[in-house]
Amino acid sequence: MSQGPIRSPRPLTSAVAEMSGLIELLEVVWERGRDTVCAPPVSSAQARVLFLIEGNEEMNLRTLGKLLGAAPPSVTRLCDRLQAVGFLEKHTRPEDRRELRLALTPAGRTYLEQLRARREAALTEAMAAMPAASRAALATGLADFSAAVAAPLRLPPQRGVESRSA
Amino acid sequence: MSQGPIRSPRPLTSAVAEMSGLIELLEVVWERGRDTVCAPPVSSAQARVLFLIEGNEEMNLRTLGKLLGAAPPSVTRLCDRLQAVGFLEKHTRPEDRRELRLALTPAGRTYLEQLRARREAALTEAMAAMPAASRAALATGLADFSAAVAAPLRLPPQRGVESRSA
DNA sequence: TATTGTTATACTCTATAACTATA
DNA sequence: TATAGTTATAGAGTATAACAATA
Repeated sequence: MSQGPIRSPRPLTSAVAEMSGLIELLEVVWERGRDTVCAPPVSSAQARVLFLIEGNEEMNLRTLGKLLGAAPPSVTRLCDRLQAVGFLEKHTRPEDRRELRLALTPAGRTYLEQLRARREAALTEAMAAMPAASRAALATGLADFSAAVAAPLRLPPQRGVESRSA
Repeated sequence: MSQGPIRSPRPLTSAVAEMSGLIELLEVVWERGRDTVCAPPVSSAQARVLFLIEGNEEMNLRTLGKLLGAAPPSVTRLCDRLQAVGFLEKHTRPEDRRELRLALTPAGRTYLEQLRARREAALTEAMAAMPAASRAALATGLADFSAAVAAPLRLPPQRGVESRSA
């Protein structure tokens, strides 16, 4: 019965079924590969924070919490630890001394660059097995998918998924 | 200010860049949407277990641990909780009474079905905004990508990592 | 009083080390 | 002794509730 590890069962729009299957696959595989691809000293929760701050610098903790879908105490702790490893700075905002402005440090940016480089290397290797036509189809399809998904799931409010939004 | 939430920076094979960007997007967005799309009583770690057991029934804990990339005590606890909510059964194996055989219960299977239905509904909605041609391209590209990634990152080999134990 | 962020506490997930039961 | 699984303990993530500082 167990035909495969991750299955893609009922017929649906095939794009939906394939994407659903991919998500399950990534869900299982990604955490496992964290040592290789994500690498300490940053946990996956902390990586989410870095990604969001990179895209929305000068946020306060509350805004970050909304983007993460996380409660305030969680955000405080996550940022404490990122600050402790030197990837994040918190500055009190002069106009309203209750708020903090969050910003990546140069070390934080470097970490993200290296993280992406590792991931892209892993993906490049994985994709080497794909027919070139499939890779091209994938690129086209994903660009539109990412644009579509970033909006309804409303990532960061203002500037959508960014440059490639068009 | 920063251009966007999740970015896709350096030029690379566009399929790689797009997939990398998608993964970041999912990484940030997915956890946030867990209430909606994943829904308690199952955490994402527990969901990983359900996916793997579905695809490799009758595994023992140690094999599951390898597939998860998790240490034995973690696996014990995860399975304890899944058993407690009635999604998983553990049977002592007669031939070797040290081992356990893991199996989904009907409730566990039902949960997975519902989980997939919710996800697919969310994806269907998101994809409604995509041009039909892009959806078709996506389906083609993803099918080959999933096949390519499942092998090198070696999810469960075919039948199960354990059967050919040695 | 309302808002921002923190501390107190509890539960889950993860890991290492030490232990039990079986082989 | 070697293997499968568990228990003990500690660190990180998350949540709710109670609190501090600022507005």
